[in-house]
Amino acid sequence: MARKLVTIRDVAERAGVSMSTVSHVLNGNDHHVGAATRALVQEAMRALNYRPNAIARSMVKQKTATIGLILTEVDNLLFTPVFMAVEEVLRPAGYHIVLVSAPDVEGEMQAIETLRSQQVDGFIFMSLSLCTSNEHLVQLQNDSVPLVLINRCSDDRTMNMISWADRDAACEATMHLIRLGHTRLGTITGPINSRPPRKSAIERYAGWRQALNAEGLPVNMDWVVDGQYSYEGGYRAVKTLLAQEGQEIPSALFIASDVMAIAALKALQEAGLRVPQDVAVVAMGDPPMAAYTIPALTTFSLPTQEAGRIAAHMLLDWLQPGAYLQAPAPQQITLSFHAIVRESCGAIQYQGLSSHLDHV
Amino acid sequence: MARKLVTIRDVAERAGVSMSTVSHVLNGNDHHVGAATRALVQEAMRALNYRPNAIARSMVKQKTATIGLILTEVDNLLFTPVFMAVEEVLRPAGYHIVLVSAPDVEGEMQAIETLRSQQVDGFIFMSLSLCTSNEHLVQLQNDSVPLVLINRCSDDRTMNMISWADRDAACEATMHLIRLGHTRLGTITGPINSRPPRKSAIERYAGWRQALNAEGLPVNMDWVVDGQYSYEGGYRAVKTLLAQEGQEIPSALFIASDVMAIAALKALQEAGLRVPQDVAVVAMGDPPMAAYTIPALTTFSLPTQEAGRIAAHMLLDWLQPGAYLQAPAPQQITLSFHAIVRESCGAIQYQGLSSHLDHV
DNA sequence: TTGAAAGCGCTAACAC
DNA sequence: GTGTTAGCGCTTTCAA
Repeated sequence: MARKLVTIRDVAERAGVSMSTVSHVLNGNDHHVGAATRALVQEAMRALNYRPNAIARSMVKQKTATIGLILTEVDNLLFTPVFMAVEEVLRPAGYHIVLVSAPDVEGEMQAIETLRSQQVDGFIFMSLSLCTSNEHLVQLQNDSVPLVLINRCSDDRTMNMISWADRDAACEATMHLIRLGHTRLGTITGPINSRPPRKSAIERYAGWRQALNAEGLPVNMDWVVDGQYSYEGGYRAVKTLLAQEGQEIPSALFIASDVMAIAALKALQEAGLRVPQDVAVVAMGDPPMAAYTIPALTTFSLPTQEAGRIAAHMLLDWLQPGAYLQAPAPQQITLSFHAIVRESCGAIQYQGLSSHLDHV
Repeated sequence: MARKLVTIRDVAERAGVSMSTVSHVLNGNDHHVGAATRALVQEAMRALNYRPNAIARSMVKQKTATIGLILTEVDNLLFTPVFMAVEEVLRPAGYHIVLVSAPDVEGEMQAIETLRSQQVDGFIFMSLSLCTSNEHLVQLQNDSVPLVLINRCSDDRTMNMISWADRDAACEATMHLIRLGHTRLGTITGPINSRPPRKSAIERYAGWRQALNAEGLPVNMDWVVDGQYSYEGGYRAVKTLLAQEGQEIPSALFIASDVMAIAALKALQEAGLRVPQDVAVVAMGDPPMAAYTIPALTTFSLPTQEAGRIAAHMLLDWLQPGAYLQAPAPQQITLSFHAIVRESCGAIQYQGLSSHLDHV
């Protein structure tokens, strides 16, 4: 930073008052200082171009007005809306956000360590669905460090946790297909067999099965293909599906992510299959581009901004003066989904979805 | 943060040594401390679960190992790769990144002010093409605060600046169309008339014109439509283009951003126009999904990760011990483009693009 | 209403 | 090699 810092002492000297007086006007302890002196001090601050040193203040106040946001992948369409929502809540409250990406537990532990060193006031962990050990988080919690988890695998009811209703959404998405008359259902899943496992991938797959079971429809494992949550994977998954010999192909596909769905649309088109006439497609997640794919994606979206907003508010509550020793009771919140009906499943022909149906 | 901090003094007491000895082992000044004492100290640190307080250290060292990344929109496909590249360079060097979004000059000034208060060691400003006053940045520079600008409007050769070759790329993209035999050329621009103006939008438009001029092709202003760099805008722009009465439509479109191009593809398809047979499309920017649009986008991409990487390295150079008083000579770097030829312009029928042609 | 002084946790001369 | 001490810039009792 700049070489020679202007300090509170310089201001005090220039104004002919003591450091503590300057400190008082700085912190708006107006009742502690006369109007005349205050004007004097403010004048001096201006003249010297004084800028308070937040680090020094943090040192004595024992807080930094900074929170750490740790996530597995910046490179995920869910990240942006969550971050924006978090910032929108935290910044007006005077907090800064240190953003760290940590793809695995080791990285997370390291991030925790350095950020605690930096004395951040709290953490938000957003594992974009990676399902790993939480011991290091429990440790944090035990040290009574304010933290909230978004989309994390854990049944630990002692932590603040925000989840999405992945299974319900997937089930409902599949039901949407079934209500449309489809009986030959396939799915392109996220990485359901990876290590560490992906919570959302597993849940969405489970939701798909649940719908089939509920309707007494058979599960054809040849029609379950892992698309790895990636463009490339989604594309390949369709190719795989279509390459199976002597097989009927599914008439409808539940695709566990928007990204895979976009790529699947491409592969389907290349194979000369029309969507939705030959194959209907329903996806999950609703990035801005989903309205502009060909055909536009019908998708079940998860409220990302809301997750960010709630996480930030939970943290703020915890950070509230007075909440230091007595943390607010931990909450587990599961956010519901929205059905966004567009083109990729064909015209909607039934009633009953209204409760979750957005006006698009 | 946690209530009762374990300090260097506690460690010293427990180990039966002085604070400075602890400090020495902490900072790896190995030659200053005997092996036996070191072991003792380390043992004590472990036993007490000591964690050094980076804030206290910052205070005396006058640096925080934190840099501020300020950007106009998180919500832009260019952001992610830039951020990842910056982090990849900065984190191994021990730096943290405070991320702040500031859509306008006012927000930027505020961000600067609070981050300077927080004593960040340097700044990266990434205006995703917003072209505004730079006085507040000049001020920073004058206070000899390390900073580097990415994609900023300025001819000020006293600052570190990384730009993309927007005009060249646009010109070359248009030339691509012309070489393919097109003579009826239209363009969907970014917000070229907005206030504050968008540098990249203006440059890309200029590049398009430049190509037409060079080839002696007429500029038809009915075929220049502002798409605002948004999905919705790109979609509308095509509708506008096609709604013009008694007009031929362009046989090829240079679309100034990937986002607009994706939406344009949709609008074109809805109008029953085939791409590339009826209308060829070339875009700029290459997000992952560009390979999966229908048809896949031929696009001229700007090296985003490289920009981030270079920016981070420039900052690091400046932050190098010894560079404090004598800042390294400011550099202006313009990064070139890559042609990514896919489907939206039809088959490539000429030679000569090889210098910029990526192997896709 | 204002000031003096004790620290917040750590580093860096400088003694020993 | 190890210890003493004086700050880094600020807040905050406690006196005046």
